[in-house]
Amino acid sequence: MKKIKYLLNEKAIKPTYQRLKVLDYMAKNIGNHPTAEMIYAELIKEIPTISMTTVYNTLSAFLEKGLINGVTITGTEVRYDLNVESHHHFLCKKCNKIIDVDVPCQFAEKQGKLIDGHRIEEIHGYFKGTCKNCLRILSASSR
Amino acid sequence: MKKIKYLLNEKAIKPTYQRLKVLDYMAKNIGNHPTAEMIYAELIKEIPTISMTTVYNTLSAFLEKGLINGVTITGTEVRYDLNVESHHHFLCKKCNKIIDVDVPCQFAEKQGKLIDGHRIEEIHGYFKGTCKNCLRILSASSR
DNA sequence: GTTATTGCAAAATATTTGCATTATA
DNA sequence: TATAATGCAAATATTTTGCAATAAC
Repeated sequence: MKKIKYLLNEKAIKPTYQRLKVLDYMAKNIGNHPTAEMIYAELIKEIPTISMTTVYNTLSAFLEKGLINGVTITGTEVRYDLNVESHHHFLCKKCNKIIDVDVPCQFAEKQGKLIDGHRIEEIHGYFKGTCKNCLRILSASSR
Repeated sequence: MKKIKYLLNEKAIKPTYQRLKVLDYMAKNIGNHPTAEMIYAELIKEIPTISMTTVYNTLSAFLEKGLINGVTITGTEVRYDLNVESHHHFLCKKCNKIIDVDVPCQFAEKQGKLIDGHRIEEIHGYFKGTCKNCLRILSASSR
């Protein structure tokens, strides 16, 4: 929890109880890419008064300061990611999990530069398909 | 309009009046990446009885048959694209336009293969930033 | 004590569903 | 005529907003 507080101070975000808890959840579930709803559902167990508004306010503040990233793959919801280093994602169409994939980013050097005259500020790449685990379940049930 | 009908027949999609009009709109606005709402707003001028339901039904049918692609970048809406050849996109954070960018697709050869054990079915890449046109406006207003 | 944050209620936005009506082959 | 598509109304899902109560420094 010390480190959590430090992360907030570092980004000049006032460390309220709710913010600490949201960030703590993100840190403990790194690689999970939760939705606002998923964060809320978990935190309400510990903080019965927390609201969706606060979760959204908090995530917006974190996004603004670059503490987290918003991952938009599904088209109907934003998933959040504490890992802000540029990396690619995989969305499983079966189980809806988002998984980090370890492939090199081709366009990393374009950051801040122009492509076709447009100034590049963010570079995103993602795959969709069937994840390792769902493939295993599929092959087991077909046997 | 002949070509539009042919495209639907080819994909075994019954060519109703509404579907023809939606596809015609997509063809005439290629590169525009409209939302369902944008398509509806345009078509209602010509077809006063058309409904959002039909627009969504139609787009779903097109998506299913691989006639169009859904582009998910903004996180709160799906944009539609008649160009189904694998290509990358640029979203302007100022004007919200989506623009095709002409860069090579890095992972094209991974289509249908495995990465980290996950089966790759779709490969997506996109950039966010400020588009050529908005950059021009910005530099003009700062003078 | 002042200012920013929280959280409720309601609104806004995007999409989906149930179902009766209508159009298509 | 049988089947599939349309379109209205209502529901659902996600996110945002206004504002009074509360907490942080």
